[in-house]
Amino acid sequence: MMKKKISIKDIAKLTDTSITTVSFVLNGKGRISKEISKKILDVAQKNGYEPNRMAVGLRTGVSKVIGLVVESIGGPFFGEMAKVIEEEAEKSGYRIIYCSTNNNLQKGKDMIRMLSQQLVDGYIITPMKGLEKDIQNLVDNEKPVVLIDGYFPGTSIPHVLVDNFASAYSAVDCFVRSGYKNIGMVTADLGLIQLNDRSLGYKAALKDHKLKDTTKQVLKIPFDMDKNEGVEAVKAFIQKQKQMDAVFFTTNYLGTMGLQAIKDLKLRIPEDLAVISFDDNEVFSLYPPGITTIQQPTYDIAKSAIDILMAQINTHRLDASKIDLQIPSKLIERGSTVSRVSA
Amino acid sequence: MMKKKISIKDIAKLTDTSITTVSFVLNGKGRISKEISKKILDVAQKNGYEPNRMAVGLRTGVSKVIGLVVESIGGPFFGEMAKVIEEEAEKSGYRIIYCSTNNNLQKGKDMIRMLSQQLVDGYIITPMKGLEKDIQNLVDNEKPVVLIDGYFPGTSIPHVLVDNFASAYSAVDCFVRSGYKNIGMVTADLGLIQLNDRSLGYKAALKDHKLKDTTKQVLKIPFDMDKNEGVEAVKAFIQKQKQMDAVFFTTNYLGTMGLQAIKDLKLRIPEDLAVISFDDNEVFSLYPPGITTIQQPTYDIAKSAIDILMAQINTHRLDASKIDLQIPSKLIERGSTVSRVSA
DNA sequence: ACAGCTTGGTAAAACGTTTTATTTACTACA
DNA sequence: TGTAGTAAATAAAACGTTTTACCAAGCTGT
Repeated sequence: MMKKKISIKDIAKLTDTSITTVSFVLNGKGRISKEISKKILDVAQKNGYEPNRMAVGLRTGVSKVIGLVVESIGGPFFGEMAKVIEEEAEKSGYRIIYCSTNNNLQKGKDMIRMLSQQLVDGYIITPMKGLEKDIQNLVDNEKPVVLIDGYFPGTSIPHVLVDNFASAYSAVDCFVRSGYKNIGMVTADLGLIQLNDRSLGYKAALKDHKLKDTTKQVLKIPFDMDKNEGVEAVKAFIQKQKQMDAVFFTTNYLGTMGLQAIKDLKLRIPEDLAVISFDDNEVFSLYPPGITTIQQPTYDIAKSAIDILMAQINTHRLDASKIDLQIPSKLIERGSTVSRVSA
Repeated sequence: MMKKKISIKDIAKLTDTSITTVSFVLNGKGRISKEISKKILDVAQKNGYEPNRMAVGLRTGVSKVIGLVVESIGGPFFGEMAKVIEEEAEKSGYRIIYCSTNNNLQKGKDMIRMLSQQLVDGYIITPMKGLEKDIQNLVDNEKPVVLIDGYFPGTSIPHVLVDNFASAYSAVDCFVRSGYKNIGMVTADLGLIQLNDRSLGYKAALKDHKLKDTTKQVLKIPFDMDKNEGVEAVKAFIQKQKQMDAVFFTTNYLGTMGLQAIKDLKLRIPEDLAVISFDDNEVFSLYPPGITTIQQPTYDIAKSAIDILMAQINTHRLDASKIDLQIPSKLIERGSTVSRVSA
C-alpha cells in the first residue's frame, strides 16, 4: 500500500533528464526548454510530487516554520492571537509550531532552545521575566524575533502590544466621567511589564483627576494563588475598602475572579460597585448588566507581529530593533459603568 | 556575532575522533571507551551542540513533530485540548505543529497535504465532512492518525471523543428529574456526527421518558449563520414554542447565543425556561443563576488521543483501527435546572 | 601458533534537495 | 574559417546526520 514518496530523482529517471533539470524546472530557476519543462511538470503533477521539507531545509537552512511561544494557548486572548498569526503566516507559506510555557521559566528556556535546533526561521514570543538573556541571544544570532503582549525595557527587541498605559488611563477616565470617585484596582504580581504599565496608567489618571491617594486601594494577587484563593482575596479586599465605588481589574482572569467575588458578596453592579476589566470576552458581554471592558486589538497585534517578523525574514539585515508598536485599545462601555448621577 | 552552529563533524575534529564515533557517543549506540566518550560529551556540552533536526529528519525519516488539525484553536474546547496535547507530547520529545481549518474543507485538505510533506510523524485531527478520503489516504499510507471530537462512521480510523449520545441523554434525564416536561433542543447544521449523536441521545431520552413527540421543538441553526442572526433565530424559536419549559443547547457556541436570546427576551432562568448547554466554560459557571452544563473530559480525551498516537508511532504495525473510545462526560448541575416542584 | 571471538574504532554510503561550475552544441559574426 | 557568445542541459558537491560494513588489535583456548 504505502506507495513510497516520489523524489526528484525518480522524476528525472521517468523523464530521461537529470536531477538538476528537474530541480530547475520545479523552482523556475535555470533555463530549460518549454518542452522538457512541460514533460517534467506533467510527470510531477501526475505522481503528486511534494518536495521533502527536511531535505530542502537541510540544504537551504530554511524551514518555513515559525515558532510561537505563548504563556498558554488556552484562554481567549492567546487563542485568538494564535489563530490570526497562523492565518497570516500561511499566506506566506509558513507554518506555525506552537509552544506554551504555562508561565514556567524553565519551560520557556527549553522551548526556545528546542526551537532553535535549526527548525524555525523566526520567533513570536510573549516575554516573561527571566527570558531576557535567551531571547537576546536569539537576536544576537540574527534570528528574527518579535515580542507580543510585552517587552523588555532597556533592550531593543521589536515588540508589539496594546498601549497598556493609555488603556488603564482611559478606564479611570471612564469611571470619573460617570461620577465614580473612589476607584480601586486589582492586579497581579507576575513581574510583567504590561501589568506594571497598566498600574502606572491607573495612577497617572488618578493624579490627573486629582483623586485622593489610593495606595490602599490596590490589591496585588500573588502569582501562585489559585482561582478560589483569589476570589477570597478579592472578597476580603472589597469588604475592607468600604468607600470604594469602582474597581478596575487589570486582567481578564482577575476580572472573572472579581465577578465571582462580587456575586458571592451579593453586591449590585454598578450600584454598589462599578467595574471595568481588561480584555473583552464573552463573559463580560453577557454577564448582567454587561461589564465595561478594555478590548485589546488582538487582530492588529497579531497581524503587525507577523508582518514585522516576515519583513525581518525576507529582507536579511533589516534593523527592526527600533520597533516599539503600542496599539490603542477600545473601551467597550456596558452597564457596569453607567452614570452614577442619573442612576 | 552569528557563531555558526557546531556540528558533529566539528566535534570530531576537536576531539581527534571520527564522525561516527561522535554520533555513537551522542546517541549511546556503538561501543566506545569511557575516556573517549567523556571527551566527546564534554566538548559537545561546552560548545552547546544541538543536533540539526533537518539532517536527522532527512536521514531517519522521523521529524519528532506531530500535526494537530483542529477547527479553530480559539475557543475554550480546542484551546484546552491543544494545551494538554502539547504537554503530553513534549514528554515524549515531540513538538506540535498546529493548523486550524475554520471549518473550511479546502483548508483542511491543504493542511493535510502540507503536513504530509514528510514533516510530521503523526496526526491528530478533528474530522469534518468531506475529509474522509484524505484522512483514509493517510491511514492507508501507514501514517499514525487519531481523530478527536468526532469520527467517520463506517470507516475504521481510531478516534476518541466524549460519549455524545449518553451525554445528551443525561441532559434530558436531568431536566426530567427536576420536573421539566417540555424539553426543546437547539442544535447546528454542520453535518457533524457528534451533533447527530447528541440529537439521537436527546430523542432516545424523550422516548424512554414517554414525553410527547417533539419534532417541532428542535431548532437547527444553519452553519452559515452569524452570531446575531443566530440569536434572533433562537429568540423566534423560544417565542414560538409557548409551552416549552426547558431547552438543551448542543454546543458551547449555541449555549451562549441562547443565553443572549433569553436575556433579550427578559425571561427568567429557570422559572420561565430551564437551560442545559454542552461544553462547560466560565460563562456558564458565572452567569446567574449558573447554567447546568455537560462538561467534556477534555483532559482525558487529549491524553488518550496522544497516547494512542504515540503507541502507533512507537510500535510500527500496531493495528489501532478498532479503537473507538467514547468517554463519559460529567453533568455539572447549576441553578438553571433547579427543581420546578420545589421552586 | 593459529582459528575464532571480542573490543574499540572508522570509512563511506545514503537521505533528497539546491546550486555552482562545467560541458555540449548551436548561432552569429568578422 | 575561426572565434565568441549563448542556450540547454548536466555532473558533482554540499547540507549534517545515521548506520552498515569493515578493520585492527588484543584475547582465548587448543
